[in-house]
Amino acid sequence: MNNAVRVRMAPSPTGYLHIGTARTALFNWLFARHHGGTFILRVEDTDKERSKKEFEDDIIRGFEWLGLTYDEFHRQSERASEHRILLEKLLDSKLAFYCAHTKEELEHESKEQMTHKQPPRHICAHRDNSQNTGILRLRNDTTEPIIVRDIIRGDVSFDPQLLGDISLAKGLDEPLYNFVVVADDAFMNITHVIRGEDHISNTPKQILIGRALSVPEPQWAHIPLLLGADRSKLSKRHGAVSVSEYRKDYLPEAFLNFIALLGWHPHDELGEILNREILIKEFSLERVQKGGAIVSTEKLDWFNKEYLRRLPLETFSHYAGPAPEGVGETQYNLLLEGTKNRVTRLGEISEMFHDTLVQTSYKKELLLWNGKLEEMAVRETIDSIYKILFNIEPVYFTPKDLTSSLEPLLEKHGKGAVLWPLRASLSGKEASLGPFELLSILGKTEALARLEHALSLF
RNA sequence: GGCCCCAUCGUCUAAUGGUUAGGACAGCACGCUUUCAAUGUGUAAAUACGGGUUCGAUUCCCGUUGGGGCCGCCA
Repeated sequence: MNNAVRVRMAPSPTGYLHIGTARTALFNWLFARHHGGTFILRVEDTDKERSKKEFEDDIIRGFEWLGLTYDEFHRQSERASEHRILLEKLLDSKLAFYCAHTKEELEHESKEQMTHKQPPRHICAHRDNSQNTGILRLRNDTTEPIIVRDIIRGDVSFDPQLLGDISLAKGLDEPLYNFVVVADDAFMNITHVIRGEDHISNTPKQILIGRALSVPEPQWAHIPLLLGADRSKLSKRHGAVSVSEYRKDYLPEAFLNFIALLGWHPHDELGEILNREILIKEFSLERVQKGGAIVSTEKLDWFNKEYLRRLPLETFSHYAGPAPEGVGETQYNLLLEGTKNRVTRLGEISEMFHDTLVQTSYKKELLLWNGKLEEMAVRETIDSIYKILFNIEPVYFTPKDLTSSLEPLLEKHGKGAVLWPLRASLSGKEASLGPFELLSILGKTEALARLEHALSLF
């Protein structure tokens, strides 16, 4: 409907990219792409104490990983001179003033207000003094309710009297969040502010600042928060919260699909495996949920498995790394294939490689399939298998050779009675790749050695 | 404490006045199978509560309860 859509994601580089930030960024990105608009990444680095390059790098890397391409990149600190000019203008027009109350005085005041069941706020007594130290505040005389027209929530009304005189900056060169956001959103012609619900109570302040600055008000959309298992705002104590922690275990497209469906759903018929083209096509703020969503990795695991299965072997091999030493190309591809179809998280790949390639010790009972098989019969079966395999010519088995050679044995004893001991003696594990897969990967020498070891247990 | 928001299976959600309240993940059972995985079939599981409005409420209104967010010279 609107070609001039301009949205921004404005993270502060004071921590690693948070999953909630990534989700908000995704919604902004989807909204922009859906409308053919502009998506801006703006790093809010006005807090000089806490902002770190390391965190900015992590945020950028996270955006790249998720494929959230941005059309413009800004750092808030780069616009310091403009912020200063705006502040001076507000001062000149008497809309803003210096408040020289000390931190201690303010803290005391708000404590008093709380104990007297008053809303904590600061209406400054220094408004009309012409001092030039202290923090800059916006003179707030508004009495009419401020209506936040929110696309997701509808109209939300706030009493401006409860806000007090809004802090704008610590000094002309040290602007504060609420002020810079408004200044920069206006400067960048932001049309829609899509952000977390935790910002909704900042919004009336920003509307007031916007009015003082005489800038157009953007449209607001506050999306619900991501929650931990106990329904409180997702934080470190709930487990993995930074995107980088997810990167080692999940495919970006799986992760993207997962967070897209946290607080938003398209129509039912589409299913839930949705690539970014469909996401862009279907996305609308009107379908964003109002209630918060718990981040549960069970579903993410499922998404990952689904995307893993669809992955070309070639791509999967990038996650798996080069072939381990001594493993030929054909064998490696078999190993990749088997692993790809079985693994849930990327981190399990190396584990499965290790389990397959390295002979582990196990007890004889494993070969008996939990007592389902007779000890003597198993020994005999393994012995028969050994002899059959010994007589196969090639050093590396092919499925065809294996099938035809082992067929008589399978028919004679039954599949399970042969294949369980075979697989167990090859893997030494309750669960592993299939027996034929293992034989093909391990090759004749190693396979026979493992069978020999199994026989030695009896 | 003040202000604001929210409320459908365990979880993510669909259904915006009329459905046996649907799907997905997880769970359970069974089948297939070569273990696991995958797959097939089936199963259990929700409209927080109380009032209205209406012929009829998950849906609209009010209240209660519960949960959450914000209340910085952080963002």
